[in-house]
Amino acid sequence: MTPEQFFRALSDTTRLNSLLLLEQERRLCVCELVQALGLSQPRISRHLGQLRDQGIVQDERRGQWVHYRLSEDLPDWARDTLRAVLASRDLEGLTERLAAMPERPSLATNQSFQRNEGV
Amino acid sequence: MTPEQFFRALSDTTRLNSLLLLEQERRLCVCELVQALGLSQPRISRHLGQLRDQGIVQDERRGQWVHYRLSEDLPDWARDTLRAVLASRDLEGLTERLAAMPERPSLATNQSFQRNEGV
DNA sequence: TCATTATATGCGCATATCCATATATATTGA
DNA sequence: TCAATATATATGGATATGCGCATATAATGA
Repeated sequence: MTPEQFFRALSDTTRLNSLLLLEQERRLCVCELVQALGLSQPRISRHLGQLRDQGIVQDERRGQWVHYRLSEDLPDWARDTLRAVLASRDLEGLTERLAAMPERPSLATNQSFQRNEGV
Repeated sequence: MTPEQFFRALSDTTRLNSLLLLEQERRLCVCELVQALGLSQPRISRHLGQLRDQGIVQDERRGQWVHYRLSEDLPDWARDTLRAVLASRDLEGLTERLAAMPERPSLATNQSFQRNEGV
């Protein structure tokens, strides 16, 4: 992954916010990002697909959910860049909408997301 | 200047290399960047104009030359990003072509670039 | 004023990017 | 197998981007 590719990824608000949220929350599924960013599911999915194809994020299916996280082998300059932006950007609103979700697939343990029907 | 704007600027090789060279050399005129990058003058000029309009670089005319440098009020995260990339990117070739220039307007003192005809 | 050098801009074209909408695929539980 | 939920993809259209080429503008020195 070249710096040019990485920076192009960061030049779109949907992708940048997604990456910052992943940096902050460690991992999120698609529906959590849809909720936090308030954007359509295809739009989020497509951008995540781009980031995956470029090796910027990794995905992992867990049941019906697909969890995304920052790629483990992001070069240092890329990690540093995300950290620097996160430090100077206010994600309050996004984080609040995320916290408002009654069920958070990315937080569920193996047990808890088997017994969700009672809610 | 938003992070998105800044990263979009960095997503083009011509602009990224220009900014890295400016970070490294402190200041350069258009013809020096043309020489170092081996690209056409209109192409360089156009990209520098974009960077100027976005507040990423500043320009200053000195006689027939226009010198560019990184904007003094780049936010920290932007400066840090450029430093991080510069640290992990090899500008050898570009720097060599720059050093090969017989006259370097950006290095000239007020006296020396008045007596250039003898060369 | 004229030629030269340096820099900026106008223009047209090819391609990339992003989106909304509709639809396809995958997983789960009944 | 069927319905519901989660995710991915196909398609078409609007806009943005980057380029080469030609030309305009600015400064210098004679």
